[in-house]
Amino acid sequence: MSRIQTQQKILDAAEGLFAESGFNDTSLRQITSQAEVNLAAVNYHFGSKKALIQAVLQRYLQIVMPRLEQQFDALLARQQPSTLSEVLAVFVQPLLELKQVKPQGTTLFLQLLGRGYTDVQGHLRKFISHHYGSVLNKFVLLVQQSCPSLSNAEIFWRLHFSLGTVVFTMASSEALFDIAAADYQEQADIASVIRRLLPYLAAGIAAPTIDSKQLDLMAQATF
Amino acid sequence: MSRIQTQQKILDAAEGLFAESGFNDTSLRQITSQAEVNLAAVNYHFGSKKALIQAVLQRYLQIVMPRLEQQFDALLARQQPSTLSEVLAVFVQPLLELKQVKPQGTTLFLQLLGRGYTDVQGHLRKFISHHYGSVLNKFVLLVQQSCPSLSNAEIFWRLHFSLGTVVFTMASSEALFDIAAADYQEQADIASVIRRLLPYLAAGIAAPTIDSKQLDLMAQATF
DNA sequence: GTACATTTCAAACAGCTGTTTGAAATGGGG
DNA sequence: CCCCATTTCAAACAGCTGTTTGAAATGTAC
Repeated sequence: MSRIQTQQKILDAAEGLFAESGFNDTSLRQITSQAEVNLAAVNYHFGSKKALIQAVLQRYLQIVMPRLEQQFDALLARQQPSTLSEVLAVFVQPLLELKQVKPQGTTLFLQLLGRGYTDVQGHLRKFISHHYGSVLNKFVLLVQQSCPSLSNAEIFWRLHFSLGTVVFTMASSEALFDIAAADYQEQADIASVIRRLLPYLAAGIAAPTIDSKQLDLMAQATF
Repeated sequence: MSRIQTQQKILDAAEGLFAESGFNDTSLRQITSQAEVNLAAVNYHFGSKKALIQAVLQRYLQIVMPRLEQQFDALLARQQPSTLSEVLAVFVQPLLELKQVKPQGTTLFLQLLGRGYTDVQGHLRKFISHHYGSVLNKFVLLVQQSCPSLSNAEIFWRLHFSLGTVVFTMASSEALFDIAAADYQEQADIASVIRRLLPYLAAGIAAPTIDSKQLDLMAQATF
């Protein structure tokens, strides 16, 4: 069997299992048996499980990231600063284009991203910021320009809050879809979740800052 | 050695290791060797690792949850509906009171909560909603009253978005503290993060809803 | 068709996991 | 002091993990 066929069979099986059960809870034996290849094939073709995880994500990252970067560049080239909603909306198209690669592409990628940030601490974080740090910096710059009243530290925290929202939602998206469908009779696909996410994130990031005295009063108001 | 001494030594060692490395990546041998007790002690006193995890969380939940419930009840007893900020601010006091139990109590509990939702899928989620579902329902009711313009489905999604923010932030709080201290020279303790979180969450949950046509236009604006 | 490189395969490896066992030690009450 | 329940302990258990090995099979170029 040709090299690339085996590699692809492994990648296809791995991404599905990883998205569903996480990286830690998916064994190489599950992957290789579903891919119908020998157990040793993973180490032969990818070197290690860690490298396989990165390869699974790279398939999507190398498509999404250049598209994102060109969108960021377009906004940065403008004369007047963009609004925060515009900056966030830039993610929609590149993400939904992953459906052309594979029908479930968008969902898989976002679930994998979620797993990557929650499962193994740090490991994937470093991989992404090392390979695509410059792209992410452009995004942060755009956010800073769109919210000139916020300090850099405030933006740092709020972007990580937002990362948490996205990552957690995507990692548990399957369970949330089920609950939403059962309790609220709504069609829940990845596109509709993204639609719900953007206003939430935009409002959170651009929220008015509250000084601590005001907050302490609020916290004690109910006593 | 008396029963309760051994149990407490195990719980103390376990909560620290769990908070730092997560439930899956902390072995019983690490716990028992740090607690200076025999390996079999965990299974003897708690039955299983799963039960130990629940016991670790129960120590804090049984303190926080009744306090939260009485705060919720106080708000529900009012004549006029509370504001969303008031409802969220109610969490501050009960959480910070955990510092009296143990200096690091608040941080530990929130980190454990974060780990619980990200590590093992579902398992802890069910445990909490089974034991404290009625308390959480009161919270959801308060949010609904404070945001009458939002549909229940919208509130469902936005509360889960918020859960993601909290859980993710707390699970990776140690790393975030380090970055914030290094890059922005700011004292980052758990109380200051909570202070930063509340305005973000309040704004996100109460964000104006956007109809999908409007959003599609935004997404295509940069082409 | 022979020679060489690539790929597959079954098997074993070393290491870790949570749990169980049965004997030894310790505890407190009669 | 003895009895009995509780607790500790070292050891082994069965099962899983990622990785390595060396031989067999396959592919490819001459």
